[in-house]
Amino acid sequence: MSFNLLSEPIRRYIRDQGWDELRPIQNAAIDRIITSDSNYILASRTASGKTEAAFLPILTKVNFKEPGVQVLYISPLISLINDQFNRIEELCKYLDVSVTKWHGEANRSGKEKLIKEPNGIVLITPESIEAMFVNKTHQVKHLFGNLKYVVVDEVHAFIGTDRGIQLKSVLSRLQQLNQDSFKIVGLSATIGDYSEAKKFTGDELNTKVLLDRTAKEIAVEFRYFKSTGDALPPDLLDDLYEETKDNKVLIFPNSRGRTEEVAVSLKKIAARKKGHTNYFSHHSSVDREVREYVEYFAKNNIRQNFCISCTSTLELGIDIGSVDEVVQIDATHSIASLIQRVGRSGRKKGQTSNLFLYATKEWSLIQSIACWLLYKEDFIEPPFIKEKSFDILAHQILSIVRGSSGIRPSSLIETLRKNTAFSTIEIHEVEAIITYLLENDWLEKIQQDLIIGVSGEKIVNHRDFYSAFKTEKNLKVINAGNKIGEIPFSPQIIQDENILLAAKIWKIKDIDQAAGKIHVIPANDGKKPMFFGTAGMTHSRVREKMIEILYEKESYSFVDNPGRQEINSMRDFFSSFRIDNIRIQRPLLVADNYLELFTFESTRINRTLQLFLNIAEIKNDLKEDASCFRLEISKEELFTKWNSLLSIVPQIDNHISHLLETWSGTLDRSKWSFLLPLPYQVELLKANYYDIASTVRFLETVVWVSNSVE
DNA sequence: GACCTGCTGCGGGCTG
Repeated sequence: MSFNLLSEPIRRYIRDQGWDELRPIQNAAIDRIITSDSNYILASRTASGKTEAAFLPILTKVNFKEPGVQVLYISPLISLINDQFNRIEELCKYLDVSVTKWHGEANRSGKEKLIKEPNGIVLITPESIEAMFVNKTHQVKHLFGNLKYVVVDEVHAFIGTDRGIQLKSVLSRLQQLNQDSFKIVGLSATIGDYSEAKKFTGDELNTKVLLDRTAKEIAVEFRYFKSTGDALPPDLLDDLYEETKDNKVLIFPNSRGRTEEVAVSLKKIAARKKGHTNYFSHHSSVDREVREYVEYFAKNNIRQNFCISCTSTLELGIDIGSVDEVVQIDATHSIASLIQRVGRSGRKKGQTSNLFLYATKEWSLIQSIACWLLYKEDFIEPPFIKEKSFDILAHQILSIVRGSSGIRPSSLIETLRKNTAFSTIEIHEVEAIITYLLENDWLEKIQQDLIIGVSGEKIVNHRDFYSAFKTEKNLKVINAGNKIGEIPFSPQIIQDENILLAAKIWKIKDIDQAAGKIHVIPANDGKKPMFFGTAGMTHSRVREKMIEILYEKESYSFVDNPGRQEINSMRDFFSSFRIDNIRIQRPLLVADNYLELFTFESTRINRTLQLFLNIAEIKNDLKEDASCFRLEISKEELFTKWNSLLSIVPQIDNHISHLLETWSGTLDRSKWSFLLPLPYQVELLKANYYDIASTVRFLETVVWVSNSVE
């Protein structure tokens, strides 16, 4: 019995909580963590008690009498740290172990006290660890040189991201400070592939996955309201209102602008029909305090119903209490994201989750169904892995050099060689990057030692140095001295124009560009705000499922009549292409003066194909939602040129270099890639932005089937 | 035609 393995104070805690039993993941974790010295990844759905699954055994096992911080908890969000602090502190009261929050918004006195006497548990963000390595280099060892366990929350949010590589590197640097290596316990949602999660600990062979697959019953309903313009159809909003008015609901409309449109529209309908008034919007551009109020309301108002229109801000583990219903408007870009969102409803034991899916465009309807069917087949797209993160390596070089008071090149290279985040990068590549950093004065050599160069000082001494991701510059929106949120500067931002923000309508009264502020007053009618973002990435398997749907006869009982009619008419259209092998055949629409190529391939393949077409000077227009290229050439011309596209491949580096040197503004470059020599920037783009190998395979195997009578 | 995330150290002013 795992309960009996726990120390007496922990058992008392469990009894006081009134839990009649431990969850499966908790039982498994308690047994394994207490009786072995492996690293673990605990994977199960939201609200299945993962935090306790890690902390109950760790608190039993670790001797907190030793000097130094014993347990480090790392989270991607400050709000999650604040949430977890209360739970962990409550638990630690039974043990006389102190818990310290350490993040950018945590108070200074707590940090100072910890430096004086490092002990207990610290809750921290990856960026704060980075900042500590840079600014408190000599205290890091004193604080974190005797760690026993590191708990990483929401591991799935780090995997496959630059931020994740940075965390991996920082964990490896911490490991190098510890005489006896600490163990890592990662907490994760259920994901498509655990091998990368295991690599996260830096010791894949000694990392085990404890997986709780118990899924919730999900009641799903698809509704189709075809939208003709930019705004959501009024009958969709009426339907959505009726469906949500007597429940606690989260609505995910996919973009910040649309989030505001939904919140304000529903609020207006509610006012007309005398319904409740608890309509909110929650996304990154809504002021933090306003968002905290919304979270507080959702968590603490047991009686009142509410409706929060939100983006992925409410996808991660922040506790917002019980939700009855989740609404998704148009397709999610990934199945992983769909699962996270659905998981927010029916959190209480025994409750089913309710999902409503509204589609407004035909391709979005097909993609939504594809995601749902793949979810039912237990498919979750594997994370996209970056093989060699040269950019994060360059950043970490600056961080390590900054944290030293001069370091020998050989010793720097040795440190990096031991860093598990960069194990795929060769020594000569590390040397080439160091040389480039020296050439640009980001590093400097004084006698034998490397130090930060004159240009490097500007980068390293800036607040923005600690993170791996870029952020946009925004204007603060202020009403009567209160900050409501932030929006980017756009043509829409002019005096007397009305905008939506934080589920309210505002009139712009004054724009102070220099101070970066807009003053607003309440108004009655307005437009949704404009935000800028980069397009999402759809996985090949989703596109494959979409073509499957179009070439089969299945009628989906979970889709309403208008939706089924739309599917039928799309199937009619695609039946004019005689396709009998959807693995390799693709529809080619031949019209009088243009062609349409339906690739049904991933975003990265389409992007690469577009690059090839551009290089071959074939004018093209890509409609990514339909995965369709429109070309203004004849079929004969296309077939003549098609094979020559492959001959571009050997020259691709030159073409991409050229792009980087000329209209590089349009390419999605990472924050720190500017620290790299050009060929390394090309490598990064080839590996992360494009997908050359899969595109070559596609070019070689695709058989175009046209609709023309021949 | 997406979405999200974090941050030092110092000095000045204010509050209790």
